[in-house]
Amino acid sequence: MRSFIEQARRAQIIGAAIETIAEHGYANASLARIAKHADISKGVISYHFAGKEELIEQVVTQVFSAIVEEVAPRVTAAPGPREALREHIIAVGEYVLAHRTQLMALSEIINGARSTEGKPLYGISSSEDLYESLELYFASGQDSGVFRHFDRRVMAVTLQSAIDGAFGYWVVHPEHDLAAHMTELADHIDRAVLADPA
Amino acid sequence: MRSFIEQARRAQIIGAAIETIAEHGYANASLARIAKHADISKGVISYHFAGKEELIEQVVTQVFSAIVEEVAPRVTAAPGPREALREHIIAVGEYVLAHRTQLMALSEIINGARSTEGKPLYGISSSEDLYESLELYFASGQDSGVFRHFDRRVMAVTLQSAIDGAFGYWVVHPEHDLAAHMTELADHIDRAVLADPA
Amino acid sequence: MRSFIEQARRAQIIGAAIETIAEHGYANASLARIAKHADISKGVISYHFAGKEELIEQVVTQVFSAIVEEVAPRVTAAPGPREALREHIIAVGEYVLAHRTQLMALSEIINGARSTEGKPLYGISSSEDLYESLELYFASGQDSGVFRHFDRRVMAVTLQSAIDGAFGYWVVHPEHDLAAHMTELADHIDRAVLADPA
Amino acid sequence: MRSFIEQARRAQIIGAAIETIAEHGYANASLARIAKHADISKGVISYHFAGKEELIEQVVTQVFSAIVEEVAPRVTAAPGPREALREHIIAVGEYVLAHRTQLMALSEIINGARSTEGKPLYGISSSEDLYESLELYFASGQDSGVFRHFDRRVMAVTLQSAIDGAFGYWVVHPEHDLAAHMTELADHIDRAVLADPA
DNA sequence: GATGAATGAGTATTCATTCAT
DNA sequence: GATGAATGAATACTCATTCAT
Repeated sequence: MRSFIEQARRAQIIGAAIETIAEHGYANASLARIAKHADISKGVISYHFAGKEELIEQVVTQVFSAIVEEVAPRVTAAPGPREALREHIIAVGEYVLAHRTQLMALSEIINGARSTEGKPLYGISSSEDLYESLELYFASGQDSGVFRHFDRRVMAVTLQSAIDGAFGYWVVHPEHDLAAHMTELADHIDRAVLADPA
Repeated sequence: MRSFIEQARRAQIIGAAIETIAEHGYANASLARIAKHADISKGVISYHFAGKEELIEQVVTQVFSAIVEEVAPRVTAAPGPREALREHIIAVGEYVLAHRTQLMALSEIINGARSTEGKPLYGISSSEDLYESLELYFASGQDSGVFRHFDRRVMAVTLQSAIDGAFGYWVVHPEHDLAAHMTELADHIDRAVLADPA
Repeated sequence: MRSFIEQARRAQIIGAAIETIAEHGYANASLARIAKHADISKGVISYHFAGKEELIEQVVTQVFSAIVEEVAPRVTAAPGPREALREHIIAVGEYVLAHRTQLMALSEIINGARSTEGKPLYGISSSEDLYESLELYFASGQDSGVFRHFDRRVMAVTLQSAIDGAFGYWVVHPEHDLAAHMTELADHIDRAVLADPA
Repeated sequence: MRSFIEQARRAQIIGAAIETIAEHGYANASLARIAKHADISKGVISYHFAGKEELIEQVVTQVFSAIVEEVAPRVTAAPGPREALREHIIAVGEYVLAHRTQLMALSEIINGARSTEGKPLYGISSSEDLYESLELYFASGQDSGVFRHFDRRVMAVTLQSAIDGAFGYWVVHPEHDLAAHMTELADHIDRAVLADPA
């Protein structure tokens, strides 16, 4: 059981890590820079986290679960798979809009963090859960005849990539209307999954 | 004018860089490791390239132009925008299948290489050309009434992301049938862009 | 605010730098050599100083201000410009005799330290203050009629060069009587500046 | 016996070395840079000179003997030691004015070139000849009673330093009137050496 | 005679981690 | 709990020299 002050320190450090990574990129986010940003000594990080790996892992889990926490209930509340799919896209878009820094950090980590042998630590391999949950909507829609037949994994990868890509584009072009982009994307996916009219 | 042996060495080093980056990731691809992989002294790289930046730049341009060289003619040969779009997706998929290592290296560089201030060197911002060329198909199809009206930039970003995502998924899951994936993706896009029947 | 131990380490490193530079010359005084001389790890220097530049800068300011601190009061105490001039030469000579290593290091730095483009970092251009202070004596002596009319900048450059030269000769020929040299030099300068008898 | 073409090549390389050293400083004058400046391959230098040391040595000898060649006859032609001394100063000044680059290179080498152990290669220790020749004038003047009694070595060091200092100042301040400076310096030295009137 | 290629030791600097206080 | 200090390996890059062609 962690003490309260311990938890507060960890939260503070995680927050500083997020901001530092978002601003300078994963490769340039040394512990020294994160510590400086948090206005604490370098040693504090080592004291509260087993190593850099654990800190990064905490950042990922925290950001990731925050998204799920917000998006999941909205999707669940949708009346059917078609609406759920649309809601998923829109909800993620809104979350991203409101938490740019966190998502930038997450994105940085996902394609920057590597094991000592060079393998991605949080890459696509760790998105299995995500794909599976998307596939549930697809299956449900296909079973009820609303969606046409298609490979669910391919669609899941396509959708997830398109969402990531929208975010990535918006980060580089902040004037881009992300909400409208997501609405358009929802339309495209809708057309791609919908069963042909009899 | 570069001597023949000079060109050969540069090609060898570029090849070694591609393999090293693909295997160990961009961040772990130090000049020392690349040199070791090529079984040459570290200094040779410095001798033939102005710096790491130039080497990476050469890798990017080489891989990138090789793709364009193969894909472009096939797309151009398509009878109409709808076929061109499908051909683009299929052709890229086939190229990627045949040149996994090169594309992995390219992907690594694109989301790993940063300027000293942490900004991506070859990121989305440099994909503008790519987006614009995709938009040309879309515009052509829309003008002829084959494609429905949609935001061309959003569709370009979506398609490109979906292609990248397919590749990324296949890298992690080499048993995944990439060719089939691309065919499916082509179908999805086809449905997303096609004009509604009168 | 620097901690005590921090100050001590910095002083130790500065001391090691002075000795290393004096012994091996500026060009051969790498951080590695300085660290070895101080019997510490290379990283310690980087930890306590922003870079080599800052270390060298500290050496220069420290040695330089130590000289001024000792020489200035003695000169100020002189009854007139003629005596002040003599006292300046004698006092510098005595200081140099007692701090050979430090002065050798200073001299090494002054004509060894270069910017990346090759321009001296602490060269003659930064001696402006020194020349101006010498010119004040000359002006004072000329105004009171003790000194004859001469170009004050030329005399300042000449005097400073002669002092530097005496030091340089003594470094190479340690058996040379530097004190006597300085007394002679004071006589020469005295003759050079004195007004002709009526 | 060196062939004509061999001599020409050596002269070309020496010239390039002089210009490179004068422009970029001794420390930044790598063989690569010198070769580039001469528009020849790096290997050529190694072919014609045993090593960097020999090249530098040749530069020093060449520049140095060129000065002596010009100055010596003018001094020898002077009617007496007093005039010879003045002529020495003026002649050196004029030579320096007309051969700035060569002298800058010489100066760079004198206080930049070091043996592997860090000892100066062309420093004061190698000026013994120069001092001795100056001392001859002084002795001659003292013997004839024109000059007062003073330590000849101290005076030689002083004069030589003052000349070097004038040059160094002029390099940094090219608008400085070097000729006038030398005339003033000649006056100062004259006063310093002259016997007191009976 | 001349060249371009290659080497290996050397440069300053950065960094995650460890540890005594 | 927290800190500043220290480490040692790793980074890209430079350079004088050697050598086969």
